[in-house]
Parts: sequence; C-alpha cells; structure tokens
Amino acid sequence: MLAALPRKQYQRMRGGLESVALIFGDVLYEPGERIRHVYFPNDSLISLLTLVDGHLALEVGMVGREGMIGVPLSLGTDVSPVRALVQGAGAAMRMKSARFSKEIQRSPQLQQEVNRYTSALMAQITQTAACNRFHVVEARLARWLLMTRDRVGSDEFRLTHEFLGHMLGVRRVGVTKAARALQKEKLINYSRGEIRILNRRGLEAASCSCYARVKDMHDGVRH
Amino acid sequence: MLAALPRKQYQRMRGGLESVALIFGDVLYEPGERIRHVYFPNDSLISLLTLVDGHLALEVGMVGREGMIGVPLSLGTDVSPVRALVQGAGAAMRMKSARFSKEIQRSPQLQQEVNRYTSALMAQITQTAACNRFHVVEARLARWLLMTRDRVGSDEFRLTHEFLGHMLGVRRVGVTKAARALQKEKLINYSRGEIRILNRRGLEAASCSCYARVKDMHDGVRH
DNA sequence: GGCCCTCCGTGTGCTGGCGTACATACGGCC
DNA sequence: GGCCGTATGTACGCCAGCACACGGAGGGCC
Repeated sequence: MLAALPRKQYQRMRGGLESVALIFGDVLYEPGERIRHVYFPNDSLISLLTLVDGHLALEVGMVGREGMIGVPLSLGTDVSPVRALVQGAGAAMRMKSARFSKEIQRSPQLQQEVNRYTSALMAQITQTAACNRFHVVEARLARWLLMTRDRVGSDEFRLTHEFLGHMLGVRRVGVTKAARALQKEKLINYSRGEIRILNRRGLEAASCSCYARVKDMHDGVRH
Repeated sequence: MLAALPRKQYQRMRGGLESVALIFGDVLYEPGERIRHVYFPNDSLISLLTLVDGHLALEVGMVGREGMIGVPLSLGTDVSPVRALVQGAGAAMRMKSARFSKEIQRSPQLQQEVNRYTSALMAQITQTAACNRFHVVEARLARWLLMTRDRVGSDEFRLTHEFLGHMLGVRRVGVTKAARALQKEKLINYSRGEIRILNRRGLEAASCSCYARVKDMHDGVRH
C-alpha cells in the first residue's frame, strides 16, 4: 500500500516507520482496546476477527500488502472494533498512532489512499458477512484458501484445521470434513498443518462467487 | 446527525439540502451503482442490505436520525456496496453527491461527524455479521425489533413477515415461527403487518447481546 | 354477499452444522 | 524405540433452518 504513494511523501513518512517481524498468532489489536500502531503488511497476512460471547471467532476481513490495519485512526477513533491476528508470519512496517494521525493530516495523498482502502474494506466485510450467513463450509473454505494464496503469493502454507475453524466460525470437525472433501477432489493436499493448493481453477469452481467479488473489489475492477 | 453540527456550518449547507418524503419500499441505492444523493433521515429509517446470488437479502446496517447514508462519498468513492431500502417511511434531508463532496472538503466539523459515524457503522456491520452467523432467528428478530423501535421512536410499526425475512436473511416461515414464539411470551403482538412491542424489557432479554452492543456503540459509551 | 389478494399458520421430510466423544497417526524428544 | 503431544479421522444423536406444499383468515372491492 505504501508503495502506491508518491516518492516524496513516502520519504517524509519514513522516519516514523519501523520494520517489524510479525509472528504467527500475534494479536495486534483486541476489540475495544486502543490502537497503538498502524501496520502495513509486507509479506505478512493479518486477519480481522469479530468475537461474540461463547462462540468461536469469525473472520470478517483479511489484510495483506494491498492494505493496512488501523483504519479507525483515519476516522478519528483510536479504538479497534475487531481483533487483529497475524495469520501469516512475515514482515510489516508500523507507525505509532499519533504519528500516523499527523501524517494523514498533512498528506492528502495518504488520506486518499487510506480512504480508498477503507471503502474496499467495508465492502469486503459486507460481502463476507453475507457469505458466512449463506454458504456452506466447503465453499467458504475454498474461498478462504484462495484469498490467502493471493496474499501470501504461494500455493503452500501452514494452517491447522483448528485454526481454520476460528476463521470460518465453525468447529474443527467441520473443517476436517470440508477439507477432506476438497482433498478427495484433488483440489488441495494437506498433512499436519501443511496445506497445498493443487488445482487453483478447480478450487475457484468449488468456492462461492464471493471470492471473485472480493477480488474484483480490491483490484478496483468493480465499476 | 445534522443537528450535531455547529449552527454556522449548518447554515452554509442549507442551500444544498432538500427535504424529501421517503416512502416505504423505496430503493435509494443499488450495489455497484452510483450514489446520486446522500440522505440524512429525520424520522425515516433505512436498511442497508447485501445481496448474494440466489439468496434472500440480508441486512448489515440500520440507519436512522443518528446517521446518514452515502458514507462512501466521504471516502472518495461514489459507488455503493449495498442496497439502501426505506424500511420506515418518513422525512429526510438530502443533498447532491457533488455538493456533499464539496461541503465535506470545506468543513472539518462535517468531515469529523461523518468520520465518527463511519467508524460506528463499520462496527455495527461487523457485529451484525457475527450475529447473523451465530444467533438463532428468534433472538435476532427480537434484536431487530428493538433496534427499529429505538429509531422510529414508537412501539408500533408496519412490517410483514415476508419483509422481515429479507432483513434477517431467512424464509418467511422462519419469521412466522419466531414471531409466534415471541407473541406467546406476550412480548409482542401483531396482525396483518401491524407489529406492536408489548414488553420491551422482556424483548431485550429474548434478544442476543448484540442489541446492547450496537446500542452502546452508537451512544458512544463503548470505552 | 361473494371474490380475490395479501398475510399468516402449520406440516413433512431433509440436510448442514452442532456438541460430544473417542480413535488413529505422525513426529519429535529423551 | 518408546512416549507423548499435536493433528486429523470418524461416529452418533440432535436441532435449526431449508424447500415445498397447502390450509385458513382478514379485508378491500365490486
């Protein structure tokens, strides 16, 4: 995302940016708590989760290098409504909240970039909401794997069924069942946390249309 | 929402504002289409719906006098990701998109108000997403009726089960069943589209915690 | 008064996901 | 090379919501 900024603007921000290594399972924000830093993932991947009383977590958004976390700051709020969880380890740049707020006031280009992303994120959350309501686990799992693939840029990644359950809001057993079905179709392969996509096209066919929708939105193809 | 602005600022905007009567069932935005006006409901009530292929609609947000529709404009996008449907007839003020974009550039207070509302709306959408995923129809119906009540300021309103199905993303029959259960508990009463809340406290108890959560968010009590 | 349209009530069978419980299998570590 | 923890496979009963179908009831309109 930072790469989309004019060189000059980026230079000015650099002083406030700090490179960090995000490790799997790190929780960057908790719902209702203050946002201390904004993060710009490089090759890392972050999930936005909503929590509700006695239930599993549920992913409402996925953020990779195309975006950032901490958008509420640009809207003048310093409290996150979601949990932000590192789902794919890797590098990211971060900046202190106060500094970011200043930068965004000084730079219309940065403001604009963030705004553009904010609206895409809102659309993503909305789409995901409907998807989680209407589509069966198998299709949602397929969508999720594809979205992850697009962001980490690899057909292979480490994820247990347990973890996937927290993303899709279903029990581990439900994930196992769906994953087995996909494996039988030779679309994916996995063992002990190593998941590999074997047939991307096939997986797209098995996923719901929401995958294409969200993809289009972020590509800016949407109208 | 406009009432929260400084008098001077409001005076300047007045020229661009136009009073309109919204009638039940009007569709103000369609997903993917251009936003022509922003609307500030007065005593009217608007639902934000997401649509997905062969399914019923699903409400992701509800907007009354506390908010507005057309937030994407303040983020520099003139395309709506949702359908905006008039769910409660009444009055609203509206302004042409171009004018609104100008106003918001000129007025930091307006920008700030809109931003504040945008973050509350995002939180509402997120919360609703989880609610729609995890909670049973009866609890969601209770929540929905309470939210409507808060916005129209009356314990009675006109709504068919069919319509409610489109809000909650379930079949009409599902609504009928849930509504009957609430009626048996003497929490509500209804006949041919006239719904009346008999016992607000009881309805709150029957609803899921999401009601209180969303309420708190808009009241700004949330932390 | 009869007709029709809209809205609500109920029934049947089916399926996806839940809660729970237990069985297997891989792999590292001592 | 046996032990143990983590990850995955499977099974059983249960229930909410689905699709579909049809019955009934209020109310306007002629």
